[in-house]
Amino acid sequence: MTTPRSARPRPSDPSPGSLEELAGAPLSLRERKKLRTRQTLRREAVRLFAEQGWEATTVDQIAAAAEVSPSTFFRYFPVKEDLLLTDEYDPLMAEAIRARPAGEPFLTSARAVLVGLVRRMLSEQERAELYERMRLAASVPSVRARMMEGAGQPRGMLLDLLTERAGLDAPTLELRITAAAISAALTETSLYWADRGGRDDLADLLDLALEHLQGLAAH
Amino acid sequence: MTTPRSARPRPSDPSPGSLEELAGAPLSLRERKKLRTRQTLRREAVRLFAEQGWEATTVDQIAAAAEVSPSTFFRYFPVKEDLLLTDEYDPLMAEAIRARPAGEPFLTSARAVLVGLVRRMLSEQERAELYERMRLAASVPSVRARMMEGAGQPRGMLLDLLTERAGLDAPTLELRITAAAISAALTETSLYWADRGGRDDLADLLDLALEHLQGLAAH
DNA sequence: TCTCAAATGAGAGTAACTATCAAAAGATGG
DNA sequence: CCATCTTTTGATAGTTACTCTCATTTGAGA
Repeated sequence: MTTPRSARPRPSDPSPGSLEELAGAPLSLRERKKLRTRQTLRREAVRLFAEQGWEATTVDQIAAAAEVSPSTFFRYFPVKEDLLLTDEYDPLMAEAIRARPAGEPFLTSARAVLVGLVRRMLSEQERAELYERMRLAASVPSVRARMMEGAGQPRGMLLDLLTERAGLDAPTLELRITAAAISAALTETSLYWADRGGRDDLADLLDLALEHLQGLAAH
Repeated sequence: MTTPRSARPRPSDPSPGSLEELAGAPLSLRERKKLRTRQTLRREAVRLFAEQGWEATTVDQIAAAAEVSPSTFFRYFPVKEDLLLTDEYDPLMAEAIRARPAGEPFLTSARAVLVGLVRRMLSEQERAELYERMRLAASVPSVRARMMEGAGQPRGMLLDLLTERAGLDAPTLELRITAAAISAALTETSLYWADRGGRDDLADLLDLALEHLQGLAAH
C-alpha cells in the first residue's frame, strides 16, 4: 500500500544512454538488450509527449509503443517522470572535476568543467533532446518537482565530490549548501534556457549563472 | 484525464492557519467554518502521519477523522502533499525585506530578515509543527519534491522581491539564480535541521548557511 | 421567509503504481 | 548441444490518489 507519489528504491541502473561506449567494458547480450529497451522506451515516450502532451500520454501507451508490457515499463522507470530525468552526464562531470587542481575553490572547478562540457558535448541531436526534456520540465510541474528533488541528480554527485575533496565522511551543512546552490543554479539555468525557447547559447548562460553565484554577496 | 502527479490549479486560498487574525477582517460564519475544516484536516492528518506514517495514512482516513467526505478533502487540499506545505510566513518575510534599505545587497537583507524572523517567531508549538513537517519532508521523497517545486514557495516570493527591487518587469537570469540559491539554502538548512533531529538552533544554522552562501567564491 | 450562491456529499471513473507468480530467455559449465 | 541456474519478462489482480458530475445542504442577504 504505497502512494503513487511516494518513495521507492531506484533500480540503480548505471543510467546509460547515448554514450554507451563510455566504460570500455564490452556489453553482454543481456546488457545490450536492456539498454535498447531503455532507449526505446525513452524515445517513444518523448515522441508521444511531443505529439499529445504529458498528461494525455499514459504509461500503457508508452509501453505499447515500445512493445513491452506495462510491468516492464515500471521496472525501467519506477515513476513516469524518470523518463525525463536520467542524466548520463553526471559521471563525466564527476571525473572532470576530480581532475582539477585540489586547491582550487570548488565553484571555480565546477564552473570550468560544466561550461566546458556543455560547450563541447552537444551534438545537435543531444541538444534537441535536452531541450525537449527541459521544455517539458518547465511546463509540467510534476516533472519540474522531480527534477528539483535532486537526490539522484547533480546535487548528490556534487555533494559527494565536495565531501571527498574535504576529506570527510559525512557532509557538513556548508557543503550541502554549496552543492544545493550550484545544483539550483544549474537547474534554473536550464529552465531559463527552455523558457526562452532555446535560442541562447546554453554554455554562455551557464557561465553567466555560475559567475553570478560567485559574486552573490555583492548584489 | 489528468495524472495524479500532474499540474492542477490551487484553490488559491489565502492559506490561513495559526495566524488567522492577521488581516483584521472579521470573518463570516462561512469563512470561520472553512477555516476550521482546513485546520481540522491538517491537524488530524499530521496526527495520523505521526502515528502510522505517511504512506499508511490514506486520504479517506484523514477525511473520516476530520468528519468530512473525501470529496471535500480534495477541495481543500488538491494534493495530499499540500497538507504539509502551506506556509504562512512568506508574507511576513516579504514585508520585512521590503522594509530594508534599498541599496543593501539582497542577500544581506534576506539573511538579516530570515534569521531574525526565525529567531523570534517560533512559539514552542510552531517550532514543533515546523519540525514535524520537515521531518516528513526529509523522509518522504514526494513531499520533499513538492516542497522543492518552488513556484508557490519562498523562491517565487524572493524572485518577486528581487525583480521589484531591480525595477524590472520580468526577472533576469541573474535574479533567478539568486532567488534559487537562497531558496535552496533555506530548504537545505531546514532538511539538515530535521536530519539532525532538530537539536540545533535553526536560526543559527540559517545564519551560517547564508553566510556561507555569501562567501561561496572562496571555498 | 424567500432566493441565490457557495459548500458538501455521493458515486462512478481513470491512471499511476505494487505484489505475486509463472513463463521465457540469456549465462554457464560440462 | 544439453542441462541447470539466474535474470528478465508478462499477466493478473489490487490499491490509492485524484477527477467529474450532479443532487443536496447550508449560510448570506433581502
